[in-house]
Amino acid sequence: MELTPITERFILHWGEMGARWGVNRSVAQIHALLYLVGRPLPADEIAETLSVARSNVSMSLKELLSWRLVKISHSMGDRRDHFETSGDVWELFKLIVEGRKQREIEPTLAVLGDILASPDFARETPAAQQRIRETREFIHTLTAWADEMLRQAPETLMKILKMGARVHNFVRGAKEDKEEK
Amino acid sequence: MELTPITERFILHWGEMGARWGVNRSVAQIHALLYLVGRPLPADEIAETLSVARSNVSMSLKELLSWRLVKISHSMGDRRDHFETSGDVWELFKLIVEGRKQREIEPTLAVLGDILASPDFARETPAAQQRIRETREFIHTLTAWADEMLRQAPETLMKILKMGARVHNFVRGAKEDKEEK
DNA sequence: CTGAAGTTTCAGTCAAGAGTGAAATTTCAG
DNA sequence: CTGAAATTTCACTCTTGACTGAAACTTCAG
Repeated sequence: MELTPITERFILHWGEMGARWGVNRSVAQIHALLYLVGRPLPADEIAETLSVARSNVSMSLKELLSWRLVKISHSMGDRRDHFETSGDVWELFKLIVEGRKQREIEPTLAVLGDILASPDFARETPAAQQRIRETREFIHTLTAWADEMLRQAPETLMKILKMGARVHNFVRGAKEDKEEK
Repeated sequence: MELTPITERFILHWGEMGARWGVNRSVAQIHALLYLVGRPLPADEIAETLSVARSNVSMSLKELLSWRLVKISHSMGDRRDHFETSGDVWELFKLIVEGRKQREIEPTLAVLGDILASPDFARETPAAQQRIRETREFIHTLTAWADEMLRQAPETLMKILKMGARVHNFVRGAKEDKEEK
């Protein structure tokens, strides 16, 4: 398949961004391609379109499958697996956040919990103890909140985001809400 | 300076996490060290404590300074620069998010804006056009919201996070709020 | 001014991990 | 069953970027 300059630019930029955030460049590019194309593609075609080795595509798709960002589908009269991704950005965002949470945040909380439970912990300076506790608390609060947010439907989330300012007012008592222009 | 096993574990884990999120491992370790120690340290001592080259510390501190995550301070009778970081996790989080936003999100929005403004854009399939537009909109909404949140004081943010569930109710009309247990 | 203390720069080395392609494995039509 | 098509695995190569240490530069006390 031939890419338009626009599609190509999108995919290349996505690859770069992925790389900066710790996602393999090929993985990010493949995902961007599937996202833009919007229909299931066989691995061959992905390899050819992006000019990467067939085996690289295979590994990358495996990773995307494990993140649940792509699904396998089949078409009649074609033995090959085809791969597609959701066209809903919110859906994708949720899956990505959920994945990173499980793979990185939870191990971090485990390490911090371990440290706090260690008999040596009491021998740290009071200031260091305090910081470690606060760090754990912070990560914990943040992820609990993220869980809560991601449980909402996309439309609800959208509303929440778009009313950022009002949330602030709400927290402060909500009664000045009606005074807004 | 000699590290306790606990401090060491914290610093090493922090380094790993940083690496996964696209932050240089040394940079993350140095930051973790300053965070736990809680007082200004000269570059020498950082190098010695973490067993990395003095020059590496110099470069890493430069990066941390550019992110505004560490500050230089001086002490009487010592010509050397000393470096310290905020002990407030929230403060640190804000600085990190702000930094990444400027360095990565804004360029991405620029690329997407460019694409949307390009004369070639109209030649993409309607579905692809739609996806690109939605992607830009999504990133835009999310960062506008993040800006709003980060402008709040830490205590306000804390409250917002801790009442995740109620925010949901608020969005849906807020009237069932009083029915909570 | 001068040299000692402190700091940064930079060319070179090294390690981690991304990407390749041949070989092994799996799947299924006939 | 069998072999052709599809896919995956894996040992290897290559690239990127982290890290080092020597040299250059800056600052300041005396």
